[in-house]
Amino acid sequence: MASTTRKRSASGARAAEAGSRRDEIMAASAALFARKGFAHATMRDVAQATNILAGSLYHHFESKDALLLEIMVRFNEDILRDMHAIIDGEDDPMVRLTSLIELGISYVIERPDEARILTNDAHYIRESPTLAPIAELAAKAEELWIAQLRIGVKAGVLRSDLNPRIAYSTILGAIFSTLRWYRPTGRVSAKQLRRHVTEQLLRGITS
Amino acid sequence: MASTTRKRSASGARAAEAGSRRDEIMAASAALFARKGFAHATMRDVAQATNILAGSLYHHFESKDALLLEIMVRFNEDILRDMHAIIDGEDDPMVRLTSLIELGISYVIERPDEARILTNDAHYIRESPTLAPIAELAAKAEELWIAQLRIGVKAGVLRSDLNPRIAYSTILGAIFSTLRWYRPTGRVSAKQLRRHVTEQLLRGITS
DNA sequence: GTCTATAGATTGATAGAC
DNA sequence: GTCTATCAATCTATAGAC
Repeated sequence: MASTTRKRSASGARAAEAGSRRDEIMAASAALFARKGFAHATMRDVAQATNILAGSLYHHFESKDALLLEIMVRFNEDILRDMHAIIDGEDDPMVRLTSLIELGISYVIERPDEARILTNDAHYIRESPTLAPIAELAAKAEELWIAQLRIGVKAGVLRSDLNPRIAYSTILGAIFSTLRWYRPTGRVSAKQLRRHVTEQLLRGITS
Repeated sequence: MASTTRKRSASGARAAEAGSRRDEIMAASAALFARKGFAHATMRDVAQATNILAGSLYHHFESKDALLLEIMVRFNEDILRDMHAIIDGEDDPMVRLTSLIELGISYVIERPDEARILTNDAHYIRESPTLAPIAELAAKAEELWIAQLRIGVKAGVLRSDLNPRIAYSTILGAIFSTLRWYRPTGRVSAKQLRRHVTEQLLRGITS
């Protein structure tokens, strides 16, 4: 499941207090970046949502890009940490893959803003040198995924003709696609969605 | 396969000549919108790529939005036409679904610029009243898809517990996901990609 | 830590000459 | 049909008062 653990500066309580306003700004801007797209959401929008004025934002974040960077690094680090926990705590290749799929769906359901930014503004993130750390973390997650798919093929639980690269792409595409329509308040429950998508994806790759 | 048929104005040869410059502008801007994102691609970029000056663009298109609108309406109309051809020309539900999946992959391979715009700027397109016709055409395609999935379930060729809405979303998500990495000049051929993705998606939904 | 005020740059779009 | 010139709006980011 998506963890809500927060990074805390090492400098103690004082930094934790200062971090509270930062968290507020990050949450508000994540929601705005997700809804309007990064380019169309302005710093004035972010300021209004945080009940301060635009200029004051620059006391907390160096730039609009820096704000995006911190939001997305945190998101990707959380995912990577949870992925490692799954891989380290489980030996069976099939159980691992199932858990990885369910983890992805959980993140999309529980942290839809950040997931939406990642897909909608992937091209901007990829081409900005400032935002390179985000792409690097995403690349690490991709490596982990592909390694697990290779293991599954070798172990014989996945189809022998499976191309791990293609399979990874379609699996992630399928998981993130739910962002376009899924609403937690709608007819389909989170549990139903997770079960259905997991089942469909597993059937597609198993031998 | 993705058709390359062009719409021609009813007013004959003169309009066809006039359309040539328009096509040039549309092709150049589609490439730019896809690469930089609609918001970050400027009319000056488009002008430079067409070898004219920015002001001259407005003799051919009323606004930047109007340019995007015409590109994406043409794209979605082409898809809808090909979808109808498949459904009208084939009775077997399984063959229909297979052809629809292959059609989607072909469009993504052959017209990646427009496909990229559709996914990357979906949120902007959806929220702009001017661009509503694009969303309407996409909604029609979705209806066609879901209807075919329902038919497949009723005919018994698809799993009885399949949720057509969820299945549609994951299938389209998987198809469009290849946009992020697939290059026609790379190791994976278009034919291989189409075969692999089709196989994986069909296994996921069949009974 | 927030506000006021504004610099500096960029953008979509227009008007009129050619 | 294209160019020149430019307007008006909007945005990120900064400087200094409080």
